Amino acid sequence: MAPKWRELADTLAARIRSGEYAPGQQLPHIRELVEAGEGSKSTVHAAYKALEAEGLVASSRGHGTVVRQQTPLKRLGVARYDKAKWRDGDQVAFIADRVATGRAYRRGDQTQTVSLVEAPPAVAEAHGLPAGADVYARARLVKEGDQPTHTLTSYYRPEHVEGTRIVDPTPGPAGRGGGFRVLYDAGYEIDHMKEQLFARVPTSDEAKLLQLAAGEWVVELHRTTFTADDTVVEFAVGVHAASRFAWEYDFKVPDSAEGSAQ
Amino acid sequence: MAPKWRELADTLAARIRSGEYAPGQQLPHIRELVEAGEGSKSTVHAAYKALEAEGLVASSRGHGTVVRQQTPLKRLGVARYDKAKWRDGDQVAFIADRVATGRAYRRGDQTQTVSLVEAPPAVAEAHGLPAGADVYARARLVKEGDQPTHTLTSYYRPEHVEGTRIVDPTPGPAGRGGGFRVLYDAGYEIDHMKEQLFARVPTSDEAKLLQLAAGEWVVELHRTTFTADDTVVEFAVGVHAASRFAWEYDFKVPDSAEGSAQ
DNA sequence: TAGTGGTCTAGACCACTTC
DNA sequence: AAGTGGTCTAGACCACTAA
Repeated sequence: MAPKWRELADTLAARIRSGEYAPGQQLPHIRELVEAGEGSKSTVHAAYKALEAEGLVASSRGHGTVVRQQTPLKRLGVARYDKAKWRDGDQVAFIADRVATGRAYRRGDQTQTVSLVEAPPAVAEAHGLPAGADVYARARLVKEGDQPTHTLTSYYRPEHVEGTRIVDPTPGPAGRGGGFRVLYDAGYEIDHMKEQLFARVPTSDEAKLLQLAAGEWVVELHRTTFTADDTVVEFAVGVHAASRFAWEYDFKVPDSAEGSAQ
Repeated sequence: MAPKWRELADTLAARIRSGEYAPGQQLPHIRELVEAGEGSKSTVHAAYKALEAEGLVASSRGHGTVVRQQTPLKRLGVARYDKAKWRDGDQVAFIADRVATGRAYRRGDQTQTVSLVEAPPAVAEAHGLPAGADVYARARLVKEGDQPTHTLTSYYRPEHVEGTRIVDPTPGPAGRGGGFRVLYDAGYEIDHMKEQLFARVPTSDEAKLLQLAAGEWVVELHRTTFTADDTVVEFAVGVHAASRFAWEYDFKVPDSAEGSAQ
């Protein structure tokens, strides 16, 4: 026998999934369900909290509890890094991605700060630097309108970027073509990448910054960018609201018995 | 001012992270903290529930609340599909991966059931079949010892696998070399793959099956496997406990202005 | 000011484990 | 039987929003 709050949450969840409660619609107020005999206020509240943790509803004081719209997953494929976009055109990779997915870009959708910091361990390792070496950190918070979608912090070796637009702390993408274009102009053409992904519980700062739903996880992405001679020119850490993104990769099945392959 | 239960949870979390409460160690009993003036039973319980949702502790009736061991992330790279492993040797891809990561494989670490089912929409789409067409589904639950790690369900077109060991409903890997070897022997050598990943809230069935911590998310992996002539020979869906895995991909930066690239 | 969700208490009782 | 975490209640009070 499931607890009472679990049963109540399940029946409400079923009604939401069936469309009986549509996205944006108000759920019954807690006190209404109490009077309807669904349990005490704490019990009904526990059910609502569970629904919130499951991402189905959003509650706020004074307003009430409404069914959340399920924003479609944003699909991220490697095509978002296409050289043609940032080398030949004047788009920034992530803006090109917006265009492809039919979303508008507005000024202010990206904020950034640039600073010289001591490399955290993962950064030092990726760049092959000793612990504590100085690197430039370019931290962005990317939004779509009012909704923050992810943070992205790029780390560069000073000798690669000093004197370039990357180090210019103006908000917005790093000028025409973005960071990859700046590296290209400086003689570092990016060639291949490694991406690592894992999910984790957000810190409370991240939960606020990304406006995460209660209980929502984040996906952390580590991107290492190499030139053709295997020099690491950028190591970036992204933190994404887990419910808003999907990643896609294509690759050949490796065959270590053959000559090389990638 | 954060709520009392949040403050209590934060101080306990800090003590756990600092090592003051070591993995495996018991946290103070709820009633002890009540007597110590940390609040009522409900308040302390709310704090413990938050710690559980954050993956730091595990509670069970009769036992108490203990600090969870943080099992290291299992890293999944494309090398786990190396042809040399399943074609030339007699290993199964995932067992080879265990060896590489120093974990033992025991019989019973994988159970499977095979059945002919109507293709769910995503499966039909991946295989290019009409909705509702029949496909073979091979569902596995993979464990490491007592701990389930993920489910993996492969879908095959009947004409590719009928009469092979894949359709033989014996528990354990599909004979010597596993599913890819069987396809290889049947004349379908796998060549390239597409993997899609996204995170979501588990169903209650999945939470039980994978023994997920309260509030833990899952990562769903969709793998489409192609032969060299782009025939889809396998579409697989994996459901992984989000806290236990990391994925890694290497790729060339695409250049649509060039001849081809992958 | 009225109405919403959120917190907190004190205590009863339940479910499960261990002795 | 004793001790653990989990559920539930009734009610007081707080924090926030809107009119």
